[in-house]
Amino acid sequence: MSDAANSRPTLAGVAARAGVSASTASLVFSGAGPVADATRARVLEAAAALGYAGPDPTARSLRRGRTGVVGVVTEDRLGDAFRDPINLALLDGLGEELADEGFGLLVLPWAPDSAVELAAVPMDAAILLGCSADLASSVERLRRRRIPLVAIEAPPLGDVVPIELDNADATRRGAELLRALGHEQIALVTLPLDVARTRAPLTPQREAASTAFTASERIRGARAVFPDAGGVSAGGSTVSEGYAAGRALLDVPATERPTAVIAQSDLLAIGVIRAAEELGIDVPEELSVLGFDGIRLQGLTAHDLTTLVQPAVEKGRAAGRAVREALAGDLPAPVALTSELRRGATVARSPIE
Amino acid sequence: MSDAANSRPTLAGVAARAGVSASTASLVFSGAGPVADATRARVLEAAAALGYAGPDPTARSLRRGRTGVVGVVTEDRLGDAFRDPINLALLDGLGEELADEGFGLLVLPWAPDSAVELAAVPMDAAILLGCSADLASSVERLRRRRIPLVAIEAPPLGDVVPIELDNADATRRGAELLRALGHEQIALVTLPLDVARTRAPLTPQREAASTAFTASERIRGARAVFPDAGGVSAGGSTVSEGYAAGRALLDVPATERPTAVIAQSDLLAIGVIRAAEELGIDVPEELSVLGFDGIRLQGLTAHDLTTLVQPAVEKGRAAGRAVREALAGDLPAPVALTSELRRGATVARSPIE
DNA sequence: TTGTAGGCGTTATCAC
DNA sequence: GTGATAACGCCTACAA
Repeated sequence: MSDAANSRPTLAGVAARAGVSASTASLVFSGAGPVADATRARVLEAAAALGYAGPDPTARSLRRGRTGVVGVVTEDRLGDAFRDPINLALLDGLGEELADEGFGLLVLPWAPDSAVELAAVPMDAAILLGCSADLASSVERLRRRRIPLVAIEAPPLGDVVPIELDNADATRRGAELLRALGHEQIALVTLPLDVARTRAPLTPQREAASTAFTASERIRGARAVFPDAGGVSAGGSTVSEGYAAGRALLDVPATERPTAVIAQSDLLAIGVIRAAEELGIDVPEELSVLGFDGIRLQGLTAHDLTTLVQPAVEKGRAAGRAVREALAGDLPAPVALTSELRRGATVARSPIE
Repeated sequence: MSDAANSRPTLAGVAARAGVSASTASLVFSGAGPVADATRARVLEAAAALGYAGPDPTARSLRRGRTGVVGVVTEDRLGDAFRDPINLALLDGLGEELADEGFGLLVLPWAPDSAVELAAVPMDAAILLGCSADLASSVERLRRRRIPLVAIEAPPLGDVVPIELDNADATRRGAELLRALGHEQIALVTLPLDVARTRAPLTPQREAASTAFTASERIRGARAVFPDAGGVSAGGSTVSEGYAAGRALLDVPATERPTAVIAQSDLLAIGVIRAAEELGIDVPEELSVLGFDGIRLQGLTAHDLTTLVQPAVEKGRAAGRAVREALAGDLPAPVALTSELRRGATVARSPIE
């Protein structure tokens, strides 16, 4: 116990103790290449004696050029990112394609003043999750790293594999249903329009300044049918934000009230419905409510929501697959997924003939 | 553009192009050490010309001995880990102490046949999150890596910083409340007892074989007051599992029915209440239900649950702090957190005099 | 089947 | 202020 007995044991140390070369010891641990049983035994014995836990992951990563880690960049705070059930479904998909295949998922909450420089994070690839335009400069630096980048529902970005959802078109189809049912007074309850997540009435200025791609797309789809629809942007995709938005929109004289609300998520829709109930407004007889996502929420007395069901798990799978393809040296094809209008029980003919 | 113009640019390449030594170029990017403005400019210019994105994170990690990544090991599937609101709160705490401080969180779902060898993952420290005894061998290998390990609600493990919760004692206090209210027929609805997550009646054998620390502790606390209490183990901490357990326990002749249920999570409790409602059993008049966690669930018509409120966010903060202390070279002190009984409206005097 | 040599890309240390 | 040198710990040709 003369030399460095207390510092972390290394492959070289193990090899020395076993009376073998480092390369041979390496073979024992990597399993790549033939090693005589006796030799292997000696090496393992030496490793055990030294308390060697196997090759250092960082050194191995450097040498192999792979870390086994895939980054998932989100603009939410850590906990909030997963409070939205749609992201949980997405995670399920990512899990199937990445975690189950041995990749670790590195969650990277990003904020404008974030402490993490994305380009300095050790990872083999990154998935951009609902990222606003604010991320642009960070993404630019990430791209220079030349690691595969996959963006879920993001504006087209050079050299980034897009996983798209038909946000505009799906919303348009939902809006058309409402129009077909005679609705003319429509209000939108949108996802946050910017990182500030301000809850406030929609204005042309605010919409124009929006950096949130998905929200803007869904607005665009709604406007294709109801060009003049007003509404409010919520401060998040939550029931309570939907409730607040609902109060703001519905707690007005009946004549000024919309006959239908297009909410940009199911959670928002549920909040709106709750606000309506509280105000004594019947859904769907007096107010139609359309959601988006098609989630089933833990413990939520399922209003049978009329909504646009998006393939959230598949979104995750597609992103995961794209990462693996890129890592395998292939060029992943862009993916475009579509949502489906599900007729629930929260939309009916307009009460105004 | 003669030499390796297409391979990834490196610090050496940048230095060469700028006519500086690699060490000087390094200083420009690390900011550690004085560099003449002119030199710095030349280096940055060369970097821009070459499309150099900054020092390679893996190489830097190897050299510095730090990756900036903290692993979070969970035994749930990826999405499921965050379906439990208690884990979301915990993530909030971790976010404050780690993500906000520049650490990336590497989520590592672990399963007995998992594709990831924990000891081979590049990370500076790991947090074990609700880990059963099944993890033992993996943890043992992790420990050999000599990286700081923090375990949240785990059985005592040598050399691992424990973040404990008073699971047994808190449950005992809840049970005592029930006893004080005259209850004698008690049923437990527990968290899963093993990785298989079998939903089944409790038996001494199954309890003895349990590898789930938190579940076992909470059972122990309940038994301290009601030594003979039976019950069922759920297949997860979800409303639907609670519902299923509730049906199993309550859909029996009234005389055989428990007058109170001790559920090991709020989600389970809510499920039980739902089952009771469906069976026409009034809560709390005919059935008292006690939960655990003290969560507020997105969109859930808050039954004002009587429950044990645990400091979940603080649990995350404590774990994050412990990691940072350990990484700073200090020896983090064990943390023991306590829960508080909140009298809601789901517990009342026993209907049986 | 085993050993030798070289390098993955960076940074710490110490001279100059 | 700047540069040479030496690791960090490992893996992979290739040679023996």
